[in-house]
Amino acid sequence: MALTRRDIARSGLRLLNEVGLNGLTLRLIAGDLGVKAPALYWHVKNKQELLDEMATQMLADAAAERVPPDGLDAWQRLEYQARGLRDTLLTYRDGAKVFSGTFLTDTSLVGPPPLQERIDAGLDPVRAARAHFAVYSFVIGFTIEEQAVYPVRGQRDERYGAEAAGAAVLANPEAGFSDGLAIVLAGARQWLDAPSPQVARVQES
Amino acid sequence: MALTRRDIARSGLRLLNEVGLNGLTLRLIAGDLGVKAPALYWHVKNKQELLDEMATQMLADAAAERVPPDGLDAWQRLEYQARGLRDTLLTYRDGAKVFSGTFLTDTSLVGPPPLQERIDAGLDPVRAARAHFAVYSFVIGFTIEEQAVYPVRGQRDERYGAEAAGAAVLANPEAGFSDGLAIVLAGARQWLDAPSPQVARVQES
DNA sequence: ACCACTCCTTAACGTTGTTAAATTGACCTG
DNA sequence: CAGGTCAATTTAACAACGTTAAGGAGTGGT
Repeated sequence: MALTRRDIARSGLRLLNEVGLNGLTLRLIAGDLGVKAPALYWHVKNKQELLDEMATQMLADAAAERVPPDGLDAWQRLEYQARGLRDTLLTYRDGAKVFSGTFLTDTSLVGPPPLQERIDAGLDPVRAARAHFAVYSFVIGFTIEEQAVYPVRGQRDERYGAEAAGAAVLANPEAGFSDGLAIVLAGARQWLDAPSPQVARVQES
Repeated sequence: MALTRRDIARSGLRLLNEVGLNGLTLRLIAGDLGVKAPALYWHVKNKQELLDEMATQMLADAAAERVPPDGLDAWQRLEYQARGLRDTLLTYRDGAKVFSGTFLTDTSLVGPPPLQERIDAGLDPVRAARAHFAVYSFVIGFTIEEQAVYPVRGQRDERYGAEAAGAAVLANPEAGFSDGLAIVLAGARQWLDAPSPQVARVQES
């Protein structure tokens, strides 16, 4: 039974939780699949492509089992999607780091933009995309910092002291994320309704 | 003349722009300093500690030459600081990635929180920290994605197609960042004034 | 003259990503 | 049934990496 890219990606994701991104080697994955390392190169061009595939697989798994409930409006779906993304990233050790460094191999997985109906109603698509991307950026950034402090959920990294920048927030990541998300969503809602930016431009270049 | 940690970090930062994070090896840095690789281990415990030092140095340099102008209110200083952080990260290839993966060795560099005066006026410090961290997370997340597309400023990565998630936004990163920042800042301002979150909690765990 | 300490070199180790070439096995064709 | 084609994997090897151990050069103090 021949190997597939997905088999390799899935093995990589499972091992990621055991050894972390630094410990994830091709020989380890190959061994897990009962095969020698160079065999992987038949299915994958190099390690980066494997990581891309892992990121894609990660998103695909999450999207499959996390269908948004019916009856949500655009903003609720956006919030649901943002929380789902964080949950997905937190499922794997270094998940956010793996995800942020990769090019998705299948973009159909992100699903239809939650603001689609508002675009149909006349909203500028570029504007909608920027609001969407702001939420997305926040989730990525927050989760990367979160996973730097908690490599696996609930276990604090020993190196991280109480003096660091985000310490006060990451002492309670759930609340910090909820509040941050509320901020970004409130801002997006307000910004999409207002014709021009609300905040003075202080700096130019 | 003996080497210092800062010398090494500075050499690392300069070389980072030439070879990127993947190409940055200890032997390369050592050679740049006219020294052999193991010499670095006298000043630095391991490579991760070097990267931490680089991130700290990066922030220190930026803070030194980017003092906020007088007469700004809290929100303007927050915006100024956010733009400055992105500019700093964009100064170095893979700057955001280096920065996000490290523990700062000197936290005095981030400076006093821009919302300090509002805290003095009675604002809950945890609330202020969360708003601040939301902005910070957005900047980190945005810039990481931005640098995945533009490894060096203005040069687009060839692998990145037009179909990907943030393509529409990152076609014009400056505008995308400005709008995203406006969104987060508007949301933070509104959220800090309102006693409770404005957006319905859709999901629990 | 000796010691102690700082800073760096030489040599080496195990591991990593990756490539080249040989090998197996299955399936199709004559 | 013999031969060939092609997919999938192994064996062997490479250069490069982070890191460690041991030793040597220089400086200063006593």
